[in-house]
Amino acid sequence: MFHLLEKRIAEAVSAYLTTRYGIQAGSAIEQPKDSRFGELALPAAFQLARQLRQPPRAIAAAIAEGMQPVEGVARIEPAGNGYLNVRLDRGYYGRALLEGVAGAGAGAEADGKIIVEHTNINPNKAAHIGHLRNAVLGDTFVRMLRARGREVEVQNYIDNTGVQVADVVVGFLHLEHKNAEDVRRLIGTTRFDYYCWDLYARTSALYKSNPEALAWRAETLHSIERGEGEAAELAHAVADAIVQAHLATMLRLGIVYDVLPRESEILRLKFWATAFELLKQRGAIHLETEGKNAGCWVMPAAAFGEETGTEDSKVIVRSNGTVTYVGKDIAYQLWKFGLLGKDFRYRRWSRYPDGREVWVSTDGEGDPGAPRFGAGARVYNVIDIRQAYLQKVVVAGLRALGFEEQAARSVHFSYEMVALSPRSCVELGIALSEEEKRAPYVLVSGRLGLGEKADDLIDKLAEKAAEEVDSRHPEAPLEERRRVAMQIAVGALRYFMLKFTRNTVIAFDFQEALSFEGETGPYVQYAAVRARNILRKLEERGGAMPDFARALPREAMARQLESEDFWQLLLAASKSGSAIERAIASGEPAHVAKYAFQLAQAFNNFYHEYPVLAEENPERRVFLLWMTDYFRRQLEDTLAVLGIEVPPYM
RNA sequence: GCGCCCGUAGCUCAGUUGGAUAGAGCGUCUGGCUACGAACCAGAAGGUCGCGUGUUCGAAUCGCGCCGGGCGCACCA
Repeated sequence: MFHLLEKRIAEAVSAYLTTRYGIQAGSAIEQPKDSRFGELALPAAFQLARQLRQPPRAIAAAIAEGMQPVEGVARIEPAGNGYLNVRLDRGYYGRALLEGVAGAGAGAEADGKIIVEHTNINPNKAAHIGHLRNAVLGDTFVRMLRARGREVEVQNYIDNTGVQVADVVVGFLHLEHKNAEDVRRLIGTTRFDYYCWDLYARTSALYKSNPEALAWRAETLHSIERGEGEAAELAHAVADAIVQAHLATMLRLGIVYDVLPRESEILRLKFWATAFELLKQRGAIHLETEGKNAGCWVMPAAAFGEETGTEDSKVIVRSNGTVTYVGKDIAYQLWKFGLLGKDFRYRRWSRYPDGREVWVSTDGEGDPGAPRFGAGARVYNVIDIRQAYLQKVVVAGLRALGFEEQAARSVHFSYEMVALSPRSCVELGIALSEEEKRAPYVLVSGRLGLGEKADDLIDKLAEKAAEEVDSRHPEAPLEERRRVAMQIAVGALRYFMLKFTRNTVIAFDFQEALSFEGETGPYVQYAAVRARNILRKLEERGGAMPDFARALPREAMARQLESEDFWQLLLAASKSGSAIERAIASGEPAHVAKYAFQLAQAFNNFYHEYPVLAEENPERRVFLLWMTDYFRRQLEDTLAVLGIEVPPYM
């Protein structure tokens, strides 16, 4: 509703400026910090002052004087040294909220399917907290887009033929002397992703102490690429099992996918071969004949040098004929926009508890019942910021092929890394140098097997939440308490990953991440639970929810909203749509998290100040109940966008 | 060396893309539980927005120059 009025006012003012001054001015609109300045403010007069050669204050006064009334607006008045302050019609506004005018989806634009690619973890070991940031950011962004009516497809790219998978295969073959049969048994009997976590670290250590072992890696990679031999069979088994583990981990956080495009199919279904031809034909790449890159197909630095500050061209095809990551990613990006003229074949990978299905690419027979994937109008790639250079090369590839528009709609949704606070390193038993102990954060390497696994963190959170729940509700059934604890754990974790803006390095700290007080997910969940409790108590005491539409006519609404307190609370609660749209535009899920927190703060304030059920004045009591119910809905909806559930009790 | 990012309260971070008196959480101190369960609320202390300079009605925000920190710049992904 707020979003709607914001637009309506901006348009009205803009139209007025055009008719009166003949000036096409897209008029900015903002929300004043101080509520005394009204609900909205326009700095339009400042922008016009120079052109009109008049003081801003005089222009503002003239606009306020001359404008026709706008529906839903009580008045527009000049203020300060040239602001136009807008005061909304409170009765109108309250009624509009009550009647549910302009609910969900009001912000939708018909801009076609949006593809969001996230998670993309190498399928060779357990997920860690860095991966969690990627998945939570991506999943939340998807929820934001869907909440505002956009069509979204979620892809999780699986690099099942890469070096990292090969390294684990080398570990099984040469360190543990296991065959495919042995590994299959391990998959069924162990925590396989954890097993591989350690094995990967051991293989990495082996390369360091015995560099000649790198030959095994090369051999394994070739076998995987040809799709033949024991190594290939092993790689397949490892990657599939790990993908399954990753999906299970992510499902604990409510994160799901539509489709898993795999690198093996990029190769076998000739996606790369097709892209390669296209790149050659359009002269985007050329064969280098001399220098250090002799024998390689390269993209010249002219295509991307200005943006990246590099002078070297980028190798796309190695001198041994194999393709680099960038090459494969260009093929993948082309497919995402429907520009490759090819499609994967698909089969069902698994079904989620709610019935939704995940599909996976296959080079075998495809399922004719598969949905249509790819061919998006806009693409977001959730990838950490260290890959900015490579992502720019990929986009430059699209541009070099003549796909300017698609290049402009391919967004690197980047985020900074998750490091560990020195204190957390100590807790994990990671040895630190004196210098590292004093640093604000320490980067740890998955290659060395260091860091915190995603599932371990979720378990720690759930355990701590369980203690809290047990102490508060010892009478509740155990199974239910565990479920509530998990909801709280997920709330804490998702909120923690979202409260930082994308380009802030997170110095992960257990004490902070395990906190359930202050600016945390559980704080917001608690507010929603409290709102529900009031309504539940009402029923327990034999009361029924009033018919608000009948009991709160516009005059009653206006009367109650004369209270500045109520008005500000309602206003804050009604801005979710506006907050989500802003967050989409700026690409910052953190803004939604902040909004949810502010909403919870506002409600907690209300909760303490106004005992709803004890209110004696009938009209006011109905109003307070309506406010409670409205807050409840807004809190629940906003939390849902963050992927956080509201527990039945806390 | 080149490119990108960051520097805001003791600590961890926001700051609606140039607006009105710079905000939260944690920590510290003070006060508040007969239940709409305190995973909460109220209050206090705490700031030269790294430094300098420019742009203009107006700068934490934009430009330039320093200082400090991080990350990239592979025939790895």
